[in-house]
Amino acid sequence: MRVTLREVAEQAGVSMMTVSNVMNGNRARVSPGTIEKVQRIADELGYVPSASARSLATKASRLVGLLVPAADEDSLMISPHTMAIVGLIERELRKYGYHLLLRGVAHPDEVAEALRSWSLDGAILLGFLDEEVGKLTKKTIGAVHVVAIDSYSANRLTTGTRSDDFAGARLAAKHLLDLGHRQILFAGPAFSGVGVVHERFEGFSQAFADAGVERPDLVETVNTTYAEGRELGLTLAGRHPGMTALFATADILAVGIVHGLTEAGIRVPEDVSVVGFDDLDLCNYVTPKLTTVSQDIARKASTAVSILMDSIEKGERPKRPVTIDVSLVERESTAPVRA
Amino acid sequence: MRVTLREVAEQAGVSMMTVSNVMNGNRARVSPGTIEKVQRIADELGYVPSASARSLATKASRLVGLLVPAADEDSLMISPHTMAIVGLIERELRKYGYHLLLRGVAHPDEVAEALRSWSLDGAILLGFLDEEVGKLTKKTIGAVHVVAIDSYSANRLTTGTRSDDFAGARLAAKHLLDLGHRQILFAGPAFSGVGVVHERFEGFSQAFADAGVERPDLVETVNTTYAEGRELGLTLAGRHPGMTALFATADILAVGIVHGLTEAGIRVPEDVSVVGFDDLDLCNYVTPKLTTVSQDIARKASTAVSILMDSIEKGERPKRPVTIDVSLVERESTAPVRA
DNA sequence: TGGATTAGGTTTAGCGCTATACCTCGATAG
DNA sequence: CTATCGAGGTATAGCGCTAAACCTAATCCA
Repeated sequence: MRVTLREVAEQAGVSMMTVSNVMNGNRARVSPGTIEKVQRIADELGYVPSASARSLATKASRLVGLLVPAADEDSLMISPHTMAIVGLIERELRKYGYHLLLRGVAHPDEVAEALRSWSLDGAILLGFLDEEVGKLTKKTIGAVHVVAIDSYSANRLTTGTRSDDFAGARLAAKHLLDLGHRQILFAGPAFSGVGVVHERFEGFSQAFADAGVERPDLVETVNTTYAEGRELGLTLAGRHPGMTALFATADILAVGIVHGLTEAGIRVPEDVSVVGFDDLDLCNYVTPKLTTVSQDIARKASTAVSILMDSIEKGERPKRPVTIDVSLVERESTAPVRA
Repeated sequence: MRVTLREVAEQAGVSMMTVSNVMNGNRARVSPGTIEKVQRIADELGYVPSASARSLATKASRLVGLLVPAADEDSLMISPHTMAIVGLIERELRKYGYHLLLRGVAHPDEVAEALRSWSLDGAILLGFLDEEVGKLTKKTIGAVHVVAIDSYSANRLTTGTRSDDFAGARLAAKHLLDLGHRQILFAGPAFSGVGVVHERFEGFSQAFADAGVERPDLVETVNTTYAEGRELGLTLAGRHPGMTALFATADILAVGIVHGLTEAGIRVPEDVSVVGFDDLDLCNYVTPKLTTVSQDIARKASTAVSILMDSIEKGERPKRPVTIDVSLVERESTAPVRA
């Protein structure tokens, strides 16, 4: 069936080790003539080394696990933002010659066996909630080298990358304050003392402090979906009559809110300005085009992979997450407050 | 380091084979008492079987490769439609206890070695162009069991799933014809005598035949991107003065065209009706909401996986692609032709 | 009562590769 | 002229698991 090292060795009239050395570029120990001969025979025979055999012998697999939250078994799919990062990570890993094992995680506990069995060289955790990161430690995954993207741990010692959520939200709020808004709402999912949303809330608040303005107590708790955003938008005016602007912690949520507002007869940005977070392609496709905080996801992904590679190949790793800069992209959903 | 079968066997005072049998649920050959004891010791020791060793011994890896086109090395990411399917496939494979090796393919040739080496149990080709499917055959991938999603081969003998592109386009055109439109444009990428776009064009034409109407020769060749769509939309009125409706082969393209038209002062749907294809979430987020042909991607993915599983585990496989039904979703971008 | 079966194991022989130690021979140095 | 060394290999011994053949005592049926 499969062409093995042994066959190549026999055909070439050398030992298996010599073929192995040639295949692995361990050329110091083989004469040029032999290299050429072995190479030729291997090509003729269509020899391809067996990854299982190799990783059994070397204990290295050149395989990296990418874990993404899979919510429920019924959750149809993963968010566009997450998926985009998956694609970027695959591309980066490929450059380094590693392969990607993609795994959705519904329940952190069930992952252990599956992943340990593959003796992964490393793993990337993508977008897990704070409490889940702990469960998915080296112990569970079996890989020593783990980086987390978009995850926070209570002590902030998780290695990985994340966007500068604090700065982003601060930028968003500053933008709205600069436009003269004061009654600015914060809309996002429930949060505790640590995590992405908490950071964004802190950044949001900081902008008020920076401007020497007292932050009004306008907060709405809402899940990060279009549907819930729209629901909220529909009733928002009634609940916060004085509000003239809002910051939503995700674009998809912001778009939902904008649509809800519009349906309720409230114009964006004339009556209410809206800023989102993420800078999905979507922002350019909706009306009005969404002003948002742009995350450099390509950099987030490539930095995470390069940290992982340094960790695997050189044993070097930063002790804290690397923060990726964000920027504000002004589009059409924000305008100066009405006089 | 790693706990091995041998250690479990020694601790339990049985042979390795007995432990192996217990671990693999091969319980017929082991007494209940022994099963219990081995199980307990294995748990205590935290034993996890090595996938490499197992696949080396059995020649089965419980690993399925998922190949997606990676365009250029610079292409930032994969289309949302493709990515959504990736997520769905992962979920399906997980149900069957298989793992997913995700691999972007920039150049079909370079894939061979990487994939053969993993001795994949099967492979799924996602959204490749017709000519690429041939290059990525069993020979290249090394897996006997291959299914293709959204791919056409010249002879239509590729196993896999695809949406009913012909019927979808026919539905779209019929919808426009029913609304009284006659000057209907077909906008899509260049196509040859076989492939998704060709099917859609044929379905589009069929609707005219069904209605006994001669199809006007209105065709625009344009790549499937928002930007190119917008460009086209900007100049469309000048180029086809009589046109009152158009069918675009992808939502993202349709949205671009709508925006171009709008910018050029042409109203959708009052002046021009637009129908897309795919039914991305996006359709609900744009203004006007896009009427489109809905593909059941969840079914497309799950059917593909179940075909693959039947092929791997039972050796049964359909000889032709399975066609997934589509439906028309009427939203706001289509209206009766103006009197 | 004895040959055949069966339950419940064990032993053996690899799967395909690589790390490590070892060998051999010609060149080199003292 | 021998001791040493490096170039260019080879031989051995696993990595952790499983398929297949084999073993043994108890059971079974005619």
